Amino acid sequence: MRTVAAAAGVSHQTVSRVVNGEPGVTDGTRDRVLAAMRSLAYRPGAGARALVRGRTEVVGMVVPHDPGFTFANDHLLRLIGGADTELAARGYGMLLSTRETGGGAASAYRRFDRRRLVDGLLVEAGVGADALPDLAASGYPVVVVGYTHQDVPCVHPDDEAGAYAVTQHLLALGHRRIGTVTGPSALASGARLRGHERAYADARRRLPADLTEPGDFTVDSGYAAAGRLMSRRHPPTALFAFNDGMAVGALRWLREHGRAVPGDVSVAGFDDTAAAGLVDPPLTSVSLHSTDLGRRAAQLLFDLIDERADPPRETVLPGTLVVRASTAPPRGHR
Amino acid sequence: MRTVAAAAGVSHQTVSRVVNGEPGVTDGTRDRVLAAMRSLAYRPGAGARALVRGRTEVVGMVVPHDPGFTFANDHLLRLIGGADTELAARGYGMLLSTRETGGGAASAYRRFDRRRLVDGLLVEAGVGADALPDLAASGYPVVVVGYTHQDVPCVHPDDEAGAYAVTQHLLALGHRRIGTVTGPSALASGARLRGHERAYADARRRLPADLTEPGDFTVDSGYAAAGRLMSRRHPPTALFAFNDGMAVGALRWLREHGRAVPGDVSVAGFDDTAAAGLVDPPLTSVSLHSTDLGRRAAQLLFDLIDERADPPRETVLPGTLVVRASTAPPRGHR
DNA sequence: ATTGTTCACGTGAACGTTCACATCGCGGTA
DNA sequence: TACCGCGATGTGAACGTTCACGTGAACAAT
Repeated sequence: MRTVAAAAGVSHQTVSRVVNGEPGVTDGTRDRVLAAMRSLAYRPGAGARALVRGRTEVVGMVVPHDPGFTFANDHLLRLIGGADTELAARGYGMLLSTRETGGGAASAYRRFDRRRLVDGLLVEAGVGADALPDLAASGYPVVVVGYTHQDVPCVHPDDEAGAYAVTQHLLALGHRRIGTVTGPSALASGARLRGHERAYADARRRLPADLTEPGDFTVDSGYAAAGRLMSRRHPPTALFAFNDGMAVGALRWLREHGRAVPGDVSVAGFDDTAAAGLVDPPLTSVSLHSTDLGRRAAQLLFDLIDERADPPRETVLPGTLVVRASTAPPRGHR
Repeated sequence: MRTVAAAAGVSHQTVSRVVNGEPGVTDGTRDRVLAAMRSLAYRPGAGARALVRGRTEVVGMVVPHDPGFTFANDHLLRLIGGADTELAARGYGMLLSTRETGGGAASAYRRFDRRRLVDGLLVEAGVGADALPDLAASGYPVVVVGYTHQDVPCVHPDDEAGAYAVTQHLLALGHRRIGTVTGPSALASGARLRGHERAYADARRRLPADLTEPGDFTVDSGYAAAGRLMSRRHPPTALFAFNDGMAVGALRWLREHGRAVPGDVSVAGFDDTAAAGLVDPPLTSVSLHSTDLGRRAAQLLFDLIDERADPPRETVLPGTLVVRASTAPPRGHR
């Protein structure tokens, strides 16, 4: 920087002003400085700036990295993309840390925590909640994106409304016995279950008993759960899996056992991953608008970092029901 | 740091030694320093370290971000994951920049270039080659991952061998007329085409003429290309699409037009994306081992950064043929 | 007893920015 | 003429590390 200053015949401070686009520099001087910068291939050093300003202009993002669990992939990538465009708009960078599931959630964010190289943290809920209290106490601004969370500001899709829309859609088609394939925990699928039940209630229909089977969000678990549900004395006429992966599994079970979709049984998923549109028949699902989720989370984080008006503890973004060919009126209806 | 030093009754330099795990510190002193660090919640500042060492211990990674092109997603995510585990192992961080396709490839890496906040760059080939010469000249160590590239060290899968394996597999099953659906450019599919042709040559079979149709790696283009190929006077008995997305499109065309897969027509894809295992029937494809690709690229970048023995200009990693249910002997064979 | 060697630790400078403040012209006003 | 105000620019310190030394004590070898 001092070299540039010397070349342009000004002081280092003037160079700084030019670099930061501050006012109070004559056009002539600015041009001379810019020319010197170019000819010396000068690039300002982020380190020194961070040192004196106490800000790195980088935020960390922690995402799970599970090679086996391939379903959430495009959700994740969109989340990252959305957050990054928002960050880029403000000149921030994104330091990404992928975390092997089960590899100790703490380690992933400790990576940033250790040396102060981020101004804040974006955490995808899939990384596991165990490290979050620790994290919240560390003093970093943190936003959780994915599930609802009570200690830390979070932004997540409106699971309840999304599930409500699916069940409402199926009820409107004429289905009365809708089987559900839930997630492994109440945290992961509680809201979706509530939405499902509320749709029944609002339609003044009695919720059929014993038409719920737990899964773990994998294709195989959806396959197994569909088998159990369809073996009931009064099998359901529609299956609502709480994510697309399990819906694909259900689709497979039905095909292998001679049930036509949607002729015999309708199937709906959740998340609207890329695979939803690719399987046969294309899957009715709920889009979570991952890009918006990521973008919103980044905005929230900026509010936290800049200590603007205290941001809401919880931000809920609506999903959108995407009706495809896997749902239709039940056989013999109308 | 000086506060910690005072609290522990030592000099700042001793604290530095403890932080960096350097030798020459008594166990007693070390414990005292560590205790002081903990009680003061001290975390070393990466900025200052980067300032004096001239290294940020962060590398940038540039990936394309195309919401519509959902197929490469899990490839991309695995690439990122692989690179990140390698980086993490050496204490490095990954600064990610997602780039909207067509949004000016230059802008994505300029983000790092502008302020010197990375030690090197990992560039996914999908971001487009236009910015690379510029990039190579910028003085950063750069590794391109994905396609082969002549100006910059690169690591990419062995497309030719992968395609060779697919065609060899189909020929061994008894197919003679194998239709191919290629990518939009020679850059993207030249090697795969060569592998395909070499497999014919090695099997001493004549390559059937006019059984190649271009696509653009989207599902729809695969659908259209399959339609064109199957409308030939002598239609192929097997389709080899140069990525999974187009293979899925082909699958759809065949289903809609009453051809059984693999009964009437076999279908093979390329890349072994998550969707390959999900569609019906599951798709024979070629796994690129994206995680290894990412890891290898990171290793190469470290060689460049540390100026170790000059790394190879081109690193080729073999793919693996994954045979699933979409390929079988042609009707009436054996 | 002297010298040398090793080890633990301290000292001051340097890295490349920004911040707070000082200075220099210059035009206008009393 | 003397003074004020203001906009453009310069000055020195500070940020929190690491680096290249310097120092002193303990101990061994002569």
